Formats: sequence, C-alpha cells, structure tokens
Amino acid sequence: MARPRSFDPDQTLGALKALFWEKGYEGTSMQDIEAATGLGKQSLYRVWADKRAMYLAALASYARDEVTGLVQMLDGDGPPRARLAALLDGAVAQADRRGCFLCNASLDQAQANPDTQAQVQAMMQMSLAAFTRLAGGDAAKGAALNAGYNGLRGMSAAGLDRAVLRKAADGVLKLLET
Amino acid sequence: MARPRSFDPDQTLGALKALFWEKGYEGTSMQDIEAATGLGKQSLYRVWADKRAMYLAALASYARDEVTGLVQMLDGDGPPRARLAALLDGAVAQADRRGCFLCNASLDQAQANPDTQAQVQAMMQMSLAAFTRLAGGDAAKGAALNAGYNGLRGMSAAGLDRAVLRKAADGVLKLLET
DNA sequence: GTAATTCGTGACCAATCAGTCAATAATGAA
DNA sequence: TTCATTATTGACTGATTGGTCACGAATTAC
Repeated sequence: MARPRSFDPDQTLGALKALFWEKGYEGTSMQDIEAATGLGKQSLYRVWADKRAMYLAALASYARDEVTGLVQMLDGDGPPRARLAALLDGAVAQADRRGCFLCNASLDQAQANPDTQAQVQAMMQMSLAAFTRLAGGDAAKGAALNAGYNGLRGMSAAGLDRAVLRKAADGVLKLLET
Repeated sequence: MARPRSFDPDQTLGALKALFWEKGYEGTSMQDIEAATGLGKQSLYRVWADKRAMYLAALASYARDEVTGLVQMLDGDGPPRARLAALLDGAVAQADRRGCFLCNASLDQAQANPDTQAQVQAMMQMSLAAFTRLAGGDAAKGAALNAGYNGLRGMSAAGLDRAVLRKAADGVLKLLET
C-alpha cells in the first residue's frame, strides 16, 4: 500500500558497475552517478545507504557476472589448453582500457576499506583456484597462470598494442604445457 | 639576490611519490600533501604548478628509480634465470599492498590524463623490452614474463598469502625455461 | 645599510563533495 | 474515495576540494 519504485535497482546496478569500473571510487561523484543512472540522489540513497554501499554492490555484481564467467570458462569442456586459449583470446580481443574491476578495486580501495578488501580477496581466491584446477592441481602453475592473466589485462589497460598482447597471451599459454 | 628555498624539492618529491603511490591521485588531497611534506601550499605550488604536476613529477621519479632499477636487474650479470629469480624473490619478499605505482597510475589516471598515459606506456615498453632481452629476444616469452611479473605484484597488492605469491613466482620462473 | 626579489604563512575563494530534509506526487488497501 | 505509506524532486547543509592572494620574513647584490 505504497507507491512502487519506478526503476529497476538491478538495472541501475549495471550502470553503477560501469561507472565505478571506469572511473574508480574517488573518481566517481554522486553527480556522475545521478547523470549516468538518470535518477535523483534520494532514489539512490533509498536503495543503498551511501556511496560506499553502491560501490560494494557494484563490486559484488562484478563478482557475480565476470568472475563467475571466468571460472565457468576455465572449468568448461574440452582440453584445458583450449579453454585457456579462449580466455586469453577474449582478453586480447577485448583490449579495453578499464582493466579488471577487481584489480582496480584492490589497488585503490582495498586498503582504504576492509569490506572491499575482503571481497577482493575472496574473488582472487576463486580465480586462483580455477586456474589451479585448470593446471591439473599444480599450485605453482595455477598461481603463475593467474598472475599472467591479470598481468595481461593490466598491459591491456596500459594501452599496449594488441600485437604485444597477442604475444603475451601466447607466452602465457605455453606456461600450461611445461 | 633573493631568499633561498628552505627545503629540498627532490626530497619532497620522495614524499609525494610515497603518498600518490599509496593513495592514488584522487585519494590524495592537498591537505595530505601539506601534512606529509611539512610544507605550506604556497611553497609547493612555487615548485610545481598544480597537483597534477606533482603527480606527474612523482611518476617520473618512480620511473627514474624503480623502473630503471628493474631494468638494471634484468640486464645484470649472471645467468638469466638467476636474475629473474632475484627479481621475483624481491617482489615476494616485499609483498606490500601498494602494487606497482606505474600500474596503479595506468588504471586510475591514464585514461583521464594524456601525459600520464604517455609516461605509463613508455615505462611499460622499457620493462617489456628488458624482459624480452632476458628471454633471449623471444618476444612472446618476454611479454609473458612481463605479464607474470606485473600480475604477481597485483596479487601481492590484493593481499594474498606470501605462500601463494611464492608459488606464483616459481611458476613464472619456469616460464623462462620453456 | 638599502633596494630588489623571492619565500613562507595564514586567511581566503568559489566550486564541489557526500548526504539530508521538507514538500509533493503516486500508489495500494480498505 | 480516503488514508496510510512510500517514491521522487529540488533546495539546502556543512565539510572539503584545489587553488589564490596579500603580507611579513629572509636573503643577496650593490
């Protein structure tokens, strides 16, 4: 018996994720958020307590979508080498400048906020575990693959040529066959 | 024929580097800078035009110190494997939460500022070239090593256990011997 | 000593920050 | 329809942002 919300919070969360991913926590203002979502502050604050809650929700959304996707790809069907190749090819092909939201969060927010840190570590562990499974349980190989993949995305974010990214991906792929 | 400056800008630059490295551009306020350097705004602004100039100077200082150090270590004496091992051991032992200033800058500032982007790319190229030399000219291997090293530092920044970092370092080291 | 010039300090600026409040609009239950 | 309840809007808050200005202190050239 009350007025219903006129927007879909899940959809708004997508916009929040894109914003924070691109501009970081400090780099995103409430004004940016209002503009990107087309909503007033009050509507937003009614769903999330404050800006930090919006950020954490966006990060959780990233974990749900992207990290889960990564794990599924690594745990998928076919020979391990093909699965890894598909993942790396995707990273090379995308080649956006945003990097990995998770890694960005780790760098600029984790130390400033315990909740963020916990979420980042949990996601990193999931990714690490998936890479280790892919490497047939070889923990060193799994950890190195995880490092290689994250590093590749970092190089992509730095704006390196796609040719270089291609080579890096090839090199990382070889790591699986040692 | 005028009053001399009462502080050493180079020394101040060290404090600026540490600050921006730890907290990022947006996360560092002029108030923080005044506190960390013990100087008033006017003294700072007389040396650097604005906050952005301070950031770029700090980044350049990082390039001069750390990136040059990395390159020298990779180009040093002894068997390549030992040089790489020393670098990786250092990354594992340090295990701080700041990550690589260069990578942080790439992620949160490069897209917002062309000067930063240029500097980041130049440094990344230097690092990449050094890794490729280490790999005996094998571009794919060099790029993968670069990715692995940066990824390792990212994992360190994310706060993963040193044991995991150790394993990742071992895995990356194996990459050299393929 | 004196003039010229730069330095350092603290008050000050408009703009922006995240967040709040009061008033109005819209809805469903009765 | 009426009423209770929630959503939305926009004005507003105090705090903080990066940056400036004016003034007194310090120093060197002469």
